Formats: sequence, C-alpha cells, structure tokens
Amino acid sequence: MECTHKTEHEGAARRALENMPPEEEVARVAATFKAISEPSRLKILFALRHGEMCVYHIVEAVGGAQSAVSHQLRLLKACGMVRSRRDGQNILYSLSDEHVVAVLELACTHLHCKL
Amino acid sequence: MECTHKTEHEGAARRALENMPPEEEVARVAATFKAISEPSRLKILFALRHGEMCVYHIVEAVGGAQSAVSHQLRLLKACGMVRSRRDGQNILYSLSDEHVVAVLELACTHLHCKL
DNA sequence: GTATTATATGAACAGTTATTCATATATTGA
DNA sequence: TCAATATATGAATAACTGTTCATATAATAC
Repeated sequence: MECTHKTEHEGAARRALENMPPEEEVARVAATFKAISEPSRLKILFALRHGEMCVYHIVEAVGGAQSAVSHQLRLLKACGMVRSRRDGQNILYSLSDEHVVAVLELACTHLHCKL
Repeated sequence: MECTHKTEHEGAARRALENMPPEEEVARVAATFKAISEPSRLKILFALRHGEMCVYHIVEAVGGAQSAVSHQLRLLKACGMVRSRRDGQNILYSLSDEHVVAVLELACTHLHCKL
C-alpha cells in the first residue's frame, strides 16, 4: 500500500504520527470511556448525579439484580468514577469528582439528552 | 433487601428514579461512548484531530493491519463520528462534527492527557 | 454468642467484539 | 481492455465482558 497524493495531506499525517499519545495513555483514556459505554453502568452514573445513594436505592433506580449492580459498582470504583463510604450496614456511593460530572454533562449537551 | 436509613437519602433516590432517561436514550448515549472506549478506535480519532487523512496514513499513525483499521473506520462512520469522501483512488476520512472534537478535548482536559 | 440484613465476590455461562485471512470492489493509468 | 493500487467486506476465530447463581463478609439487633 502506498499513498498517491504525496503532498496534499502530508502535514496532517505527520502531525498525527508525531502527536500520537503513548499506548499506555491511550489505554487509560479508553478505559475511562469504557465505563460509560455500557447501559447498565451509564444508568448507575445517571442515578448518582442526584446525590449519594446506597446500593439498595441504586438497584431500585437502574433495575437488574443486586449482584450485577454490585459488580458494576466495583468496576466503576476501580476506574475512579465513583467512591464509596460505609454508613452502618449500608455502603453509600457517589460520583468521585467533577470530571465524571463533566463527562455526563457533555453526553447530555452534545447528544441532546434531556436529563 | 431493604433500606435502613429511611429518610436520609430518600430525596436523591426519588429524583434518580424519576429522572432516569428511557432505555432507548441510555442505549444511544452508551453506544456513542463505546466508539471511543476501544484503544484502536480512540487512536484513529486522535489521529484525525490533525486533519483529513487517507486510510494509508491512518494505518501508519495507529498501527495494525489495513483490514482491521478499515473495519474500525466502518464502525466509527456508522455511529456518526467520522465521515469520508473519495479523492481519486483514496478515501479521505475526517471527524464528522464538533461534538466529536468536544469529547476528545474533554478526554484531554480532564484526564491530564497531553495532546 | 446467633440471626438478620446489606453488600461483595468467585465461578460459569452466554453474548459480544476485535482481529486476521482471503477476497471483492472501485479507481487510475497504460 | 488489462494491470495495479486503495480500500472494503465476509467468515472464522479468539478474546473479552456482563449476568446469574451461590456463597461469603461485615454490621447490627437480639
């Protein structure tokens, strides 16, 4: 394979090559977006936008089995999108920082999603 | 399963339940983010940030087989993140609109990714 | 201590997805 | 028309991921 339009887009191609982030960084960014790319997890994040909630209420809001929600919460926590704290028998989850909120806002703004 | 802290977080739980977007909308948003959640596709989008490029140069920038890149380009096009136009023997790809750019900007801003 | 409740976890299964290989289509130049 | 080049595509495989089921942990009430 070879390129026939030698000069026209060389600039873009060269800059793309020079500025490609290292594999590790690409993987990290991809992993972050992966968290919001599954409906079940996205619903959890949508729910938590309204404040700190225990697992019971999260299950109530997003549907599905408690076990499934718990597994997803673990993933979300592992990639830093939510955090948790214990309160008696309950464990309360919340969005971990403003970055997460920003991503959700973006989803709504740019995808015409009424929230 | 039942909730023991009846009153404390009822507000958040109720709002979460009332404001959960319909399944269809959640799925649409999730699908959009799925496009950027795989390293191979994310690298393609990163590359295209620098301008319109033919498949040959995209392959050069992101690595991997031509066939694999072509399959990914098809997915990205199907979900509206890139568009293409023919120029002689080449097909030139570019980011389709400002939403895509916004998402990539966000990734860089909030995830401390130097681009 | 035991019982009960809230949440987490491991293993297994099912569905999805990315890649590879081989081949097809479309454009250009002779 | 034919050969060469750029890109796309279908099928098959391999890797990954979400869910379920059963069970474990941790806290509270008795």
